[in-house]
Amino acid sequence: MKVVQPCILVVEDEAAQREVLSYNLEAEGYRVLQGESGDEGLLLARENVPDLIVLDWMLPEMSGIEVCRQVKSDTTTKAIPIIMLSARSEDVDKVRGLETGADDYVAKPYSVKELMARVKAQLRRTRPAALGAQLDFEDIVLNGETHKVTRAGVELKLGPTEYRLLSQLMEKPGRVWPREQLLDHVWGRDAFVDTRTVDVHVGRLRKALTAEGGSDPIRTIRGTGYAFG
Amino acid sequence: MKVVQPCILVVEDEAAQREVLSYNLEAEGYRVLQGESGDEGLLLARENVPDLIVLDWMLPEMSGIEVCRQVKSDTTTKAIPIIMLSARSEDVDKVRGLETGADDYVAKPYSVKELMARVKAQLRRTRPAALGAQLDFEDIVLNGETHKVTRAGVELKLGPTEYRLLSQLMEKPGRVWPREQLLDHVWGRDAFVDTRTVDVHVGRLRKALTAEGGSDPIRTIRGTGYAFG
DNA sequence: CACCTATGTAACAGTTTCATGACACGCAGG
DNA sequence: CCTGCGTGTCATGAAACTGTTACATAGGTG
Repeated sequence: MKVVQPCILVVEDEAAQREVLSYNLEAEGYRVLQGESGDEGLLLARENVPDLIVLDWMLPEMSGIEVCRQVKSDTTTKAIPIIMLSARSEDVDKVRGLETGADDYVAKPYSVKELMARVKAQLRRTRPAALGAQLDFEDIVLNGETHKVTRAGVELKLGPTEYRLLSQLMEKPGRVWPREQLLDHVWGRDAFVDTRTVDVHVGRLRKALTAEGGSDPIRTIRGTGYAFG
Repeated sequence: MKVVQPCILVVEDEAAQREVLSYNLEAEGYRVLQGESGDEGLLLARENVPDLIVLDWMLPEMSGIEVCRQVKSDTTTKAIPIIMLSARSEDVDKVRGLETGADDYVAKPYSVKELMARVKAQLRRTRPAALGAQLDFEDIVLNGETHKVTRAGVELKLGPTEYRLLSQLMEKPGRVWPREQLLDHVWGRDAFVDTRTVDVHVGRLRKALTAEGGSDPIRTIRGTGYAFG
């Protein structure tokens, strides 16, 4: 399966709960990773860098709070939004007070609908295009709903990979993306592809973006990767 | 089958009022969701993406105005029409002045007929086919009442599945529909059918649409699905 | 300037995805 | 029972896409 859809890591020790969560998230069209313990969760987070983590507060060995701290203190994972599940509603405030850095909190027992809504809310911040938003940069417009890309009003023809690549780049204009990270996000963590492939696709994307005129909006960061704008 | 009737979200804290509204809306053939508070309303809106929201201005915690703002600032829900109910008629102007982005305003006490009329008016803009109206795209006309499809005045022969598929595609021209979503909406969520079947029916639909001449209005989005227009 | 490395780019071959026609099955009407 | 229609699946060929490689260029360093 391709990497278009957001990837969510669920860390929860109770198998039943984990299954329910995963089932519902998959029904929403997300890719789901499951972790049974804090250790495993951390590992999966670092390994896969998912788009979001749903994290149970109560975990057998390492507490969810500790997992949260570690995720948030690691450069490669600190940007991942975390939604914490706390056992009782009165704990929500307590947990929130701990300044763990989690981005949202949901009290058990939670309504699945509510949790799904919050998941979507978080992703909307970080992966707008994946949820159908429109990205603009100067005269370049990427519409996540129609998958059309136009420049100065002219529709451009992009292959699937070029589209995903542009979408990724435009989500954070100006940000520098190392080749490795682009591979992770655009190709998927499990793809074993040469990093030079990124160059080739950036080249193709550049050609497509400038085919109808206009300057090249992609900067090359020598020795590192690329940036948009 | 899932002839998807329009779904309306009612956000109103007073149970009695909510019931009256729901009763009348259901009598009109709409599916109704009820929210008792601003919070719940927002969640329901984000989760279900209804076709319209009837929103009370005065809500206990989060005001209707705030709900409206949040709905309108959220990419996935911003397109949903909102009808605001304000307590007194002199407030209508005030609320309108606040530029909340609501699409219509009704003063309490309102006549049920009036509200129903306004609901229908809003839906006519966004869900024409479900109301039995007709969908137009260039020279293609789909009549929701007679279930007849014509192109350049010539009636086309479509099977039931092709009709539903076209109806779904035409309701949001330009929007990309992943195969999975088309299966959900056209075949029904519980249908167990191969995703490739979508291809075959799109092919049949294309053949029918171009049988009498004219260009193919369906775009193939490689690796994803299809879009109309 | 000479040299070395990183990047741009074109060409190519392999793979994936899609369009299409064939076919079998289930069902309703005759 | 036969017949016609609508549907889902499959096989096939065509077209699009992708990753790699090889070579040309540009950037940086001493």
